[in-house]
Amino acid sequence: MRVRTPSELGALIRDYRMRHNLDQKSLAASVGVSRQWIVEIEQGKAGAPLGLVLRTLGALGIVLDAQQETPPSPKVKNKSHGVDAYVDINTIVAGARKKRK
Amino acid sequence: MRVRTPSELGALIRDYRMRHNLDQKSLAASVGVSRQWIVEIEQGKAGAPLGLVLRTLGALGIVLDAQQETPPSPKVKNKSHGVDAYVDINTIVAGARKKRK
DNA sequence: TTACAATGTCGTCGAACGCTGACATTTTAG
DNA sequence: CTAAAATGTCAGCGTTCGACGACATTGTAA
Repeated sequence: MRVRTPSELGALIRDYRMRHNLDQKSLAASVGVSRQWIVEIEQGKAGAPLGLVLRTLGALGIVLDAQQETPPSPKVKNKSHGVDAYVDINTIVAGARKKRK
Repeated sequence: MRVRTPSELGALIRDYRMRHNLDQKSLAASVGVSRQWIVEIEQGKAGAPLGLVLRTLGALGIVLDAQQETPPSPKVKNKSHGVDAYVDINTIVAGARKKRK
């Protein structure tokens, strides 16, 4: 499942929690948060700390994979001029210089 | 790339930001946060709010996909007794009853 | 029915957060 | 080399968060 918003992640967590036949109290205990926090996460709380979110996913056996979003269908292919959306000549030039440690 | 910890996500964001040849100030502006916040996110801040994190990923063209973690290689197959890690008899019984709206 | 479990909501409080502004350090441009 | 840009860090301040306890609602079990 693709995760773009806090609400989507909340639905994901709730779905997986129920698949494992866990109640909010048990999940909260294994994650190390309050039950109220589980309620709010499942409702899509945007302010939830990243660390707790990842621990919750881990407790449910969920892993996240990051990918490059598919480009918005390039209408024009490479020509002698024009700027590619993901590769810039300046990037090449800059990359030729000493890299930051 | 697999994302399991705030530090991994920070490295991911930094990597993508540099691929797009953006400085912290520009990224911060497009996400709608302060430059200091970008600094902290790239350093793996665990307390960063989920909503801002997702907006940052969106600004960089990164999408997240959630998957079920591969089971830890089941040593024993289904027998007449014993508990499967992902399917519990109680789940079946409970599921046979009326579902919560 | 009654009793219990699970869920959702509401205060309160201490802790952590993000922002602004400034400054030091590091890296790049000239 | 020097100057500018980019990055990392700090202190102060107002806001927001998570934990806790209590309570209402809903669904299940007896």
